[in-house]
Amino acid sequence: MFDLPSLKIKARSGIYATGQERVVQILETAVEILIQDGFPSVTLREIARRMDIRVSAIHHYYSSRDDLILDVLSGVLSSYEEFFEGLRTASDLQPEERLRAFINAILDDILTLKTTRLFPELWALAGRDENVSRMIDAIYIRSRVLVTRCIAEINPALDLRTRENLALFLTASLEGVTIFAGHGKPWAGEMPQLKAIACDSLIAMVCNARPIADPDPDWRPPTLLDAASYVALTDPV
Amino acid sequence: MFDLPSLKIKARSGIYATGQERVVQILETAVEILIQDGFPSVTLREIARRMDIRVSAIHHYYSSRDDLILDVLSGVLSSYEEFFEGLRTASDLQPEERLRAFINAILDDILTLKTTRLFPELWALAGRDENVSRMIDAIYIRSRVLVTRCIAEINPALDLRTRENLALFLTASLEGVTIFAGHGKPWAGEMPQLKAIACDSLIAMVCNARPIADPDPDWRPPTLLDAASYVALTDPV
Amino acid sequence: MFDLPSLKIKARSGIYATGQERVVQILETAVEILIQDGFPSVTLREIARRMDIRVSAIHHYYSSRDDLILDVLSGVLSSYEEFFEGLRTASDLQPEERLRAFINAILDDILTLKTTRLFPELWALAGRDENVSRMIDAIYIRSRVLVTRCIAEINPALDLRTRENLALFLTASLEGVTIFAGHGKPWAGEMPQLKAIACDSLIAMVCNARPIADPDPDWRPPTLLDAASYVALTDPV
Amino acid sequence: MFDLPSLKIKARSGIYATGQERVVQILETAVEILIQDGFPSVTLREIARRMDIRVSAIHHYYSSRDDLILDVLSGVLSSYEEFFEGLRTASDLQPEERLRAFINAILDDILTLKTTRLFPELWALAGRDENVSRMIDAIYIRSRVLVTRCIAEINPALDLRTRENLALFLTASLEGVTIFAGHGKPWAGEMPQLKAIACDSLIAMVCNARPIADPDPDWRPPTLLDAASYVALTDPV
DNA sequence: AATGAATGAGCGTTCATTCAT
DNA sequence: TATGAATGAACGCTCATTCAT
Repeated sequence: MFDLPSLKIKARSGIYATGQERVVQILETAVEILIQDGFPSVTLREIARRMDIRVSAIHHYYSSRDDLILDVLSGVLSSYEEFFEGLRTASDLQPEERLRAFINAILDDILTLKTTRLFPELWALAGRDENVSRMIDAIYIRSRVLVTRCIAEINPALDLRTRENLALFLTASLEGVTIFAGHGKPWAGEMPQLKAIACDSLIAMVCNARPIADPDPDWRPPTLLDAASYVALTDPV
Repeated sequence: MFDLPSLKIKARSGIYATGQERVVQILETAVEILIQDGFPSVTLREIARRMDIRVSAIHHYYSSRDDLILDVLSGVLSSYEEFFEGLRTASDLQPEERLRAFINAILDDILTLKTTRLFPELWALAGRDENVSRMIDAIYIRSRVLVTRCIAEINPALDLRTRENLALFLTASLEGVTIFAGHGKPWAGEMPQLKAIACDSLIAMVCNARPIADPDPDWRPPTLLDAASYVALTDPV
Repeated sequence: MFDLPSLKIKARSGIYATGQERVVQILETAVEILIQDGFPSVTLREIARRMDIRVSAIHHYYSSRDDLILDVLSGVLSSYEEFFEGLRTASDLQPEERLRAFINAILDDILTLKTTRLFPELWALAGRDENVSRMIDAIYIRSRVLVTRCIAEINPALDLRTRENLALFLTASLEGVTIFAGHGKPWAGEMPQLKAIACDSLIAMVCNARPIADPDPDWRPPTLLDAASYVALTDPV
Repeated sequence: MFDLPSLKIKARSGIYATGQERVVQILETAVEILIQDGFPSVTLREIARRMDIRVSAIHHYYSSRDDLILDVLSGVLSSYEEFFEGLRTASDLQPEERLRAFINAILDDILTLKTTRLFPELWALAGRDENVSRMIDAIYIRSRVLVTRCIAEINPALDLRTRENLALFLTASLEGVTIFAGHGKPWAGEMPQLKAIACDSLIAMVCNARPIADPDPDWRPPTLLDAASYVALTDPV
C-alpha cells in the first residue's frame, strides 16, 4: 500500500549535466557503501574506488568529507521523510485502519536491506553526534504526526501527553523489531506473525488507554529541535 | 528488585597475576571508551593513551585488535547475560508480576548511559559482523527465556510459535525504547509513563493472545546459533 | 620628502580591456596575500578565493603558477625601482644632504608593513631561486646608483672599489634594520633614534673613508647580471 | 678566532642507542633540507626520502610536524646561542678589540652556506609565526649582550638607551651584509674589504656617539620576551 | 573570458602490526 | 612483562594543472 520512494537527492552544484549526475552518483555510492559495509567504510577512497574516479574528483563537489556525509544523511532521511509524508496524506481510511496500515508499512519497510542496515547505523551515530541526533529526532517527529492523529481520533478522551507517549511507545515498538526481524535477521521469516501481533496489541493499547487524571497544561512533547522547527514538522498544512 | 551486576570480565590469557589485571584494565578501558566515544574511538592508541602504557603492551596480550574487540564484546555481553540470569532466578512472584518486573527492569536499564550507548553500537556492528550477530542473538535468547516462561504460565493455551513471537515482539518493543528514551535522549523524562504503558499494553497482549489454529509441530524459534548452543542457553538447568 | 609610489603593475598578457584589469586584480591580490600571509600562502586557490573567481580563470591568464609568481615579483620590484628612481632624480640637495635623505627614506620605507614583510620573503626566496636572486640584484643595483654618486661627490678621492664597497655596506646596514625595527617588530619605536644613528655613522663612514693604496683598474662591482643589463641600470641617462 | 660550534642537538626520547641517533639524524636531515632547499621543502616525506626510512618512522619520534620543526629551529638557534656565548666569554681583549673580533666573527659566519641560507628563512618565517619571532628575538638578545658591554666600556658616558640602540644598529648592519655578501652572493669576494669598513665605521660610531640629553630612566630595551626571560638571557651570571 | 570536470602528486596524520630488546 | 623501533596501508585534504565547454 505504502511504498518507500527511491532515494531522491538534490544535486547541489553543477550547471553541467555530468556534474549533476556525478553528485548523485557520489551520494548513491556513499549510501550503497553505508548500507553494505557500514559507516566506517564510507571513505572518500572507497567511494572513488567504486566509481572509478579519483578522490580529488569528489573533493571537487564536496569541500570536506563532513559536507558529503551531511548530504548523504540528509538525503537518506529526506527519503524517509517523504515516505512518512506519503503515509500521512495518501489515506482516506478510518483512523484504526490508518494506524494498522502505518504499522504494516513500517514493518514492511523494516524488512528491506536498506532500512535494516541504515537505521542501526544512524542510532549508533546519534550517540556521538548531536547533529545526527537532531536529524533523527526530526525524522521520527515527522513519523509520529500520523500516529498521534490516529490516536486522537481513535481515543478522543486522551490528553496530549498520553497521546504523545502512546505514539512514542508505538513507534519504538516497531523500530525495535528491526533488530530481530530486519532483513537477513533470524526472525525476518516471522514478520507476518509479528505484524499481526503488533497491530493487535498496539491498536488495543490505543483503544484501552486512559487519560492521566491531572494533566499538566504546559507539557509539550520533548524534542531536540527548537520550537519553530518542531511546529514546521508537525503543522498540518 | 533486579540489579545490573557490575561488569565482570574474565581474563582469558595471561599466566601471571599482574597480567590478568592488565587484561582486565585493558578491557575496562576499552569499554569505557566504547561507552563514551563509540566504537570508532576504540583504538589501541586510545586505550594505551588512557592507561598510560604503550600500544605494543596491548599487543602483548592480544595478538590482534579483532581479538581484543571480541573479548570486549563478550565481556560486555556476559555482563548482560548475568543481568538476565539474575532476572530469571531471583523471583518467586506470580508470572504476571514477574513479567511486569522484567519490563520495568529492562526499561530502567535502558536509562543507563552504558546500555544507551552500547546497544545501538552493537546493533550497528551486527549488520557487518556475523560473529557479533551471533553474540547478540545469544544474549537476547537468554533474555527471552524468562519472558517465554511467563507467557506460558500466563496464557497456557498458546502454542510454542505464538509464545515465542510474543516474547520476541515484547523484547523488541522494549529495546526500541532505547532510541527515544535512553540516557540523555529527549524522552528519557517520560520513562515512568512509558513503563506504565509498556506494562499495561504488553501484559494485555500476552493475556489476550490466541493460539494459531494449525500449529506446525516442527517449528523452532529461529536463531543464528547451532542447536546445541541454543539448548544450552534455554535449558532450565 | 621622498614617497613610495603606489604599486603600479604593468599587465603583460591580455588583449582585451577587461582582461588587462583582471591581470592587475590578480597581481594585486597575490601581493596582498604575500604581504599578509607570506609566500607559502600565495596559492592560486587563495587568490581565486579572495577574488571570488575560479582557479581556472587565473590559469586563463597565466599558464603556470611560476609565471604568475614571476610577474608578481617583477611587479613588486619595479615599484621599488620607481621608488629608488624617484630618490635619485627628485633632489637638488647637496650630496651629504641627499645621502641623509636617502637613508631616512629607506628607513621610513622599512617601517611599512609591505616592505617589512616583502623583503625578508624575497631574501629567503633568493636563496632558492636564481631568477629571484637576479631580480633582487637588479633592484639593489638601482638603489645604489644614488648612493655611489653621493659618495663620489662627498669623498672624491675614493677609488671605484672603495666607493662601491661603502655603498654596499651602507645599503646592507639599512636593510638589516628591517629585521629588528620593521613594521610590528620590537624596535620599530626606536626608529627615530636609529635613523639618527644611521645618518651620523654612515655619513661619517663615507667622509672618513680612505682609498685603497693600489686599486685594481679592472675591478668592477660584482653582480649576477650581464654587463649590458648592469650598464642599463646604472646609466645616468 | 671564534668558531661556530657544530650543531648540537639533544635527543629527546630513545633509551635505545639507535633511537637517539635517529632523532639526531632526523634533525640533521631537516636542517640540511632547510639549508639546501628552504623551509617549504622541509616535509616529512622529504626527510624520510633522504634518510631512506618511512614517514611513519618520523612520526614515531615526533607526534606532529610542528613538533619537529620546533625542535629543528630550537636546535639551530641554540647552536648560534653557543656561538655567541663563546664570543662573550672566550675573550680577554680590550673592549675595542673585542668588538672588532665580534664583527669579524659575525661576518665570517655570514660567509658560511648555513648561515646565509638559514637566517633569511628565519626572518621570513618570523613574519608569519609569533613563536619564531620570539626565538629569533631571544637569539639576537644573546648576541647583543657582548656588544652592549663593549659599548659601555668603550664609551662609558652613554646612557642605556643609546647603548642599546647603537648595539642594535651595529647588529643590524652586520646582519644586512648576509643579503649581499653571504655564501654564494655576488659580494662574497669583497668580504675582507667589507669587514674593514664595518670595523672602522661601527667602532667609530660607538666612540663618537653622544648620550641623549634627557634620558628616560624607565626605558627598557624592547623585546618580545617576558621580563624574566629577558633577564635570564642578559644576566652575566 | 570564464567555468566546471577531472586528474595526479604530494601533504600531515592515524592506525594496527611486527620484531628485537 | 613491557617497550622502542619501524613499517605499510589508509585517511582527509591541498594544490597546480589540463581540457572541454
